[in-house]
Amino acid sequence: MNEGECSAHADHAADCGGPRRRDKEATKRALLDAARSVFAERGFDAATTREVAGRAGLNEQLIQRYFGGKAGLLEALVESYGREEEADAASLPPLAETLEAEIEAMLSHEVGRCWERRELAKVVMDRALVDPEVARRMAEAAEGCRAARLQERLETFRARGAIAADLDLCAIAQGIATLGFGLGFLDRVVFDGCPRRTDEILRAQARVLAGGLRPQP
Amino acid sequence: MNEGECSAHADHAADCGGPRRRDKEATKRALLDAARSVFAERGFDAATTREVAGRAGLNEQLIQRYFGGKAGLLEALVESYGREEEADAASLPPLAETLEAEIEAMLSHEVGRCWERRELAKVVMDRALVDPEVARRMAEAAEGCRAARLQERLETFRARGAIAADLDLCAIAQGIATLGFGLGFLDRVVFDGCPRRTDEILRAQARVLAGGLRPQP
Amino acid sequence: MNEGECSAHADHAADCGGPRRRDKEATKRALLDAARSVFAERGFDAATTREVAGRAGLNEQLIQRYFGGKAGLLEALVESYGREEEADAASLPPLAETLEAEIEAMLSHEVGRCWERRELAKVVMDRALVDPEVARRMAEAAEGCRAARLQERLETFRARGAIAADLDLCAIAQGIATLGFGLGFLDRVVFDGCPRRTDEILRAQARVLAGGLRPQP
Amino acid sequence: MNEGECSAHADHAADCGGPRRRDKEATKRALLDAARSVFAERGFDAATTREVAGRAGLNEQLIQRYFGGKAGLLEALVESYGREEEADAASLPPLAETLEAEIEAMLSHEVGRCWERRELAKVVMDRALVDPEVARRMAEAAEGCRAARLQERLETFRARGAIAADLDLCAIAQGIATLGFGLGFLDRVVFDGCPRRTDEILRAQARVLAGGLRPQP
DNA sequence: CATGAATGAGAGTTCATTCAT
DNA sequence: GATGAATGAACTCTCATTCAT
Repeated sequence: MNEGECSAHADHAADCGGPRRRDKEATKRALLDAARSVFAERGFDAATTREVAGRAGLNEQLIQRYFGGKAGLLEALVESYGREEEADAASLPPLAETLEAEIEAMLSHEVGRCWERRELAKVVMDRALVDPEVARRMAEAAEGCRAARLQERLETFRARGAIAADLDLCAIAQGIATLGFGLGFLDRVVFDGCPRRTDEILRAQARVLAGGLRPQP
Repeated sequence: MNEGECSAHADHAADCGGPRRRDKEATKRALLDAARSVFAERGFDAATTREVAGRAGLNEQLIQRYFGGKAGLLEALVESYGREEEADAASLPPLAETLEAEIEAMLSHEVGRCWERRELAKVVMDRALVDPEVARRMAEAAEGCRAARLQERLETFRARGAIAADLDLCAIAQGIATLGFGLGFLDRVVFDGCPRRTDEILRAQARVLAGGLRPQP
Repeated sequence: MNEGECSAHADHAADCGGPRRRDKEATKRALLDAARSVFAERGFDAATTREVAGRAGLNEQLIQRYFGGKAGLLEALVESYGREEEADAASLPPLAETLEAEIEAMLSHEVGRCWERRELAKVVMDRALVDPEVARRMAEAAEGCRAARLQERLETFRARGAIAADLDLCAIAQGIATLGFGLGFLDRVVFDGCPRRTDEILRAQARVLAGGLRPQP
Repeated sequence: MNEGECSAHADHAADCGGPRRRDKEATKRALLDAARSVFAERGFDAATTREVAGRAGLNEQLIQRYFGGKAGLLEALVESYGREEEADAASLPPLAETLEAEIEAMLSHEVGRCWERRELAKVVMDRALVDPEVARRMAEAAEGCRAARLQERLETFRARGAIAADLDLCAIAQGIATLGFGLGFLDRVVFDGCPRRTDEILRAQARVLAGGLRPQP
C-alpha cells in the first residue's frame, strides 16, 4: 500500500521518477482495465461507473475527468479494439509449408486471439448489437485486417500453384475469416465450448478446404 | 378462447371496434412482439418496459401481470427462440442433387433464417454475452438442431459415395453450421453486410467444401 | 371443499336452506375476519387487498362490492371494535366480595379481554396513531364503557363504607382503566410480556390500591 | 467537523448564506428531524421519502446516501428512541419529601416526557405494532430504564419506613411505570386527552397508591 | 488535482381500483 | 352476482453526473 508512491500499479511500474509523474497515464490504464472487465461481465448498460471505479481502486470521479463519462470509457475501449486488431494483423506467423497447415494455422491463430481478447471482444460485440457505428468499425476490423491479410497469404499459395486459378480468393478468405471468428468468439468465448473440440473442427475444416482449393485434375 | 371474436390479432390492429381488450392471448402476443422489437433495438438493459408497452399500445402493468416483469418477458423470448429453432430444424428443404448444391442450400437456408429471425437472435445474443445460462441454451439450439441435421444430410451423401470415407462428418457439420451462423447473423444482421456479397462468399465456400469432401483419387 | 354449498364457512353453518342464501353475510364476515388478521399482522397501510382476499379465499373484487374498498373494510372493523366494547361492558362478572378482589377482577378481566380482542385492538390502535377520528372513538370506548362501568362498581363499594368518602372516584376509575389497558394491550399484546408476570403486577396493584382506597382511621 | 462553520444547525435554517450544503452532520440531522415528523404524522408505511426530503428542504437521494433508504431512516429513529430513554433515566429529579409527592412527581415526569417525545414515541409504537423486534426494544427501554429507576426510588422510601415491608416493589414499580406510560402516551398523545384531566387522575392515583403502600397498623 | 456532497431524471414494480364480460 | 382484464398513479431506489471544497 505504501511502498514508495507508485506501488499500486503492479505491472507497468516503469519509472516513477518525479513525485507524482505518470500517475495520470497509469490511472487511465487502470480505469480502462477495470471498465473492460466490468463491461464484459455485465454488459455496458448494466455496468455501473461505481463498480468500474471500485474495481480499479480509484475514485468514481476520475472517469468523468479522464474520459468524460461512461460513454467515453466505452469509446476508448472500442478504439483500442480496432488498434489491437491492426497491430495483430502485422504480427502474423510465417507462412506454413503446406496449404492445409496454413489454413489450420490461420484459423488456430484467430481462435487463440479471440480467446486472449475475449473481454474486449465481448464489450465491442455487446455494443455492435445496438450501435451501428460500432458494428461498422467491428466489421471493418474483421474485413480490412483479418480477411485481407488472409487473402494475401492464399494468393502466395496460388502463385506456387497450390490453389486453382479460377477461385474467388477474396470471397474464400472472407469465408475463412468468418469461420475463424465464429469458432473463436462464438463457440469458445460466448458458448463456452471445449477447446479440444474447437481444434478438431478447425482441423477438419482446414483439411477439407485445402482439398477443395487444390487445382483439380 | 374460441374462434371468431378477434381470434387472429396478427398485428394488434384495432380491427374489432373497441380498444383491443379482454383478449388475453392477443395481449400477450402483442407484448412479446413489442418486447422483441424494443429489446433488439436498444438491448435488454437499456430497453424500458414503458417503451415496450407503448409500442404494443398497451398498459405497462400488463407486463407485470402476464410475464411477472421485464425479466419474464425476456425469458419468454429466449424460450420462443429455442422453440423456433427446433421447429425450423423439422422443416428443411429436400436434399439437393449434388453435394455442392446441398451445402450451398444449407448455408443459404441458414442465412435466410438468421435474417428472418434477426430481432429475436439479437435479443438472445445480447443476453448470451452476459448470462451463461442463455448462452448454454443458445449453443444447444445451434448444435442440437442445426449441426445435427446437417450431419445427417451429409451422411446421406457419403452413403452415395459423394464424400470421402475417412472424414469426421460431425466436426465438418459443426464447422459448416458455425460458418452459416457467422455469415447469417454476424455478417448480415450485426455488421449489416451486403446480401449479394454474402451469397458470393457462401457459394465460394460451398464449392470449395464440396470439392474437398469428394473422395480423392 | 364441496360438501354441500356452505361448507367453506366452518363456524356459522346456520341454515343454508336456499341454494345461495346467506352467502352474502358469510362472505362479508369472512372478509372482515381476514382483514382483521392481515391488518393486525402488517398494519393497515402495508396490508394489501390481495392478501386479505387471498386469506379469505375470495375474490379481491368483493372487497369493493361489499365495503367500497380497503378503507371501508377498515371502517367496518373500527365500528365493530366500538360495538364489542359496548357489548362487553354489559357482560361484566358480578361484584366481588372484597374491594381488593374487585379491583383485581376488573384488571384481570380487562387484560383478558385485550388478549381475546388483540387483533382488532392492534388494527384500531394502528389507525388511532395517525387518524384523530379513530383515536377519538377509541378514547370514547375506553372512557365511556370501561371507566364508567368501573366507577359505578367502586361507588357501590363506597356505599358499603369500603372506600373513603373524599376520593375522586371518577379519576380513580380512569386511572385503573388506563392501567388495565396498559397491562393488557401494551405489556401483553404489543410487548409480548409474560402472562404470569402481568398477573403478579396486577395483583400487587390491586392490593395497594384497595389499601389506599380504604377509609383511613 | 470543528466548531465554527454552521456547527449548530439546530433548526436547519439557512443561516450560513448559501443553500445549506456540504455539512454532512447537519444534513443527517435535518433528515432525521423531518422523518420523525412525517412518520409520526402519517405512519411509516404511508409516509413517503419525498415528503421527508421535502420537509427537510433536501434532496430525496440523500436519504439513500446517508441512511441506505427509508428503512435505515426508521432504524436510526428507533435507535435514537432507545438512547433518549436511557439518557432520560439518568437525569431524574431529586427524591421528593413524601411518598405521595414522589409518586406524583414520577408519574408527572413520565407524562411530561411522553409529551416532549411524542413524535418519536408515535413512530416507534407504530412499528412496534407490526415488528416484534422493535416491540422488544421498546419494552426493554420501558422496563430497563423507567421501572428499574422507579423501583430504586421506592426502595429508598421503604428504607425510611414509609412503605410496608412485605410488598413486591418490583411489581409495583412496573405497574406505576405502565400507568405513567398509559397516561402520558395513550391518554395524552394518542387520545389527545386534556392535560388538566390527566393531572387530576395522576394526583388521585398518587394519593391512593401512597396510602396503600404505607405500612398498615 | 482529487474527493465528498448533492442532484435530477427515470426505471421497475406494486397497488387499489374501474371496466366489461 | 361475480370474476378476470385493464389502468393510472405513486413509490422507492439506482445511476451518471455536476458542484464545491
